[in-house]
Amino acid sequence: MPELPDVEGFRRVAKQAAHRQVREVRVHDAQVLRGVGSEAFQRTLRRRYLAEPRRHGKWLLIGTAGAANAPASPPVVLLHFGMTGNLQWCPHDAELHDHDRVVFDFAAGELRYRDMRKLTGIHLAREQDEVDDLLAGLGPDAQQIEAAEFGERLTRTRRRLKPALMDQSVIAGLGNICVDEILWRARIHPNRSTADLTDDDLDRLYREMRAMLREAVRVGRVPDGPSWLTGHRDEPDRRCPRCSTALRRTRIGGRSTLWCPTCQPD
DNA sequence: ATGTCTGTTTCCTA
DNA sequence: GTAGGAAACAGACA
Repeated sequence: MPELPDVEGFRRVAKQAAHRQVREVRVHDAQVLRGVGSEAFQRTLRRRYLAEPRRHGKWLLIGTAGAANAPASPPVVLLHFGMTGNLQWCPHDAELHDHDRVVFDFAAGELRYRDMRKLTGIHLAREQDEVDDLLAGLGPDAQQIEAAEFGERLTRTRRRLKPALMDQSVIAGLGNICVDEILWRARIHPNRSTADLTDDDLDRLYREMRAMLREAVRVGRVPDGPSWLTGHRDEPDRRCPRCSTALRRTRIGGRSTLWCPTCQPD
């Protein structure tokens, strides 16, 4: 699930905890902690205040601030949600979910990192350099990138369009669902070569990406209403919301891909 | 029961 | 360089 719009939704969840003091951190499954042990993670965060959460691509970054003798560069929590992760703001008496892996406890409530499959997890950066290292491989955020750079980065390498759009080092934030939606709206076949894209193709791609993200971010996920391709993904008789052609489902770049053979000619 | 599928990422080989 | 497969993981489904 979690692509840019979902993580943007999690960012709003995390805002509930901003400027609050961590009373304690409960680690129910240390496996999701990456590159840091339970003890160190808990010790580092206990009694610190969380900052306003930020997002880059599919990463959620939560800075911290200490009350006194704050280090010049305070620790930052970096969360990735893999395929099934999410963030919940719960009252203390809400029953613990089977997949609640880490719980941040505040006087006002709890922030819970919930994830069924533990494909990715939570990192702790002790200083800004470590944040930079973790995000070093990412391209510009899909919501921030400007048209010129979008075109330049996308066409920098010659490859199939869909895997290029999903490549986090090219642009950060788009996943399988977002990309299918963008390509369908821009009327471009997912298998087209980046090298063959016209300026007009690139212009449409950029504008449809922006429009799709704006709407999806508003609701905190890619909408699945009838006018969205996503809404028809799992229907038995999938038809294009625009032209009613039977949708095709194939595999591109190892990922399940939904597209309309009429709107998106090869 | 066994195999296949799934919104991610990374690592390996061709 | 890019493409393809496998792995990490857990569950649903045929």
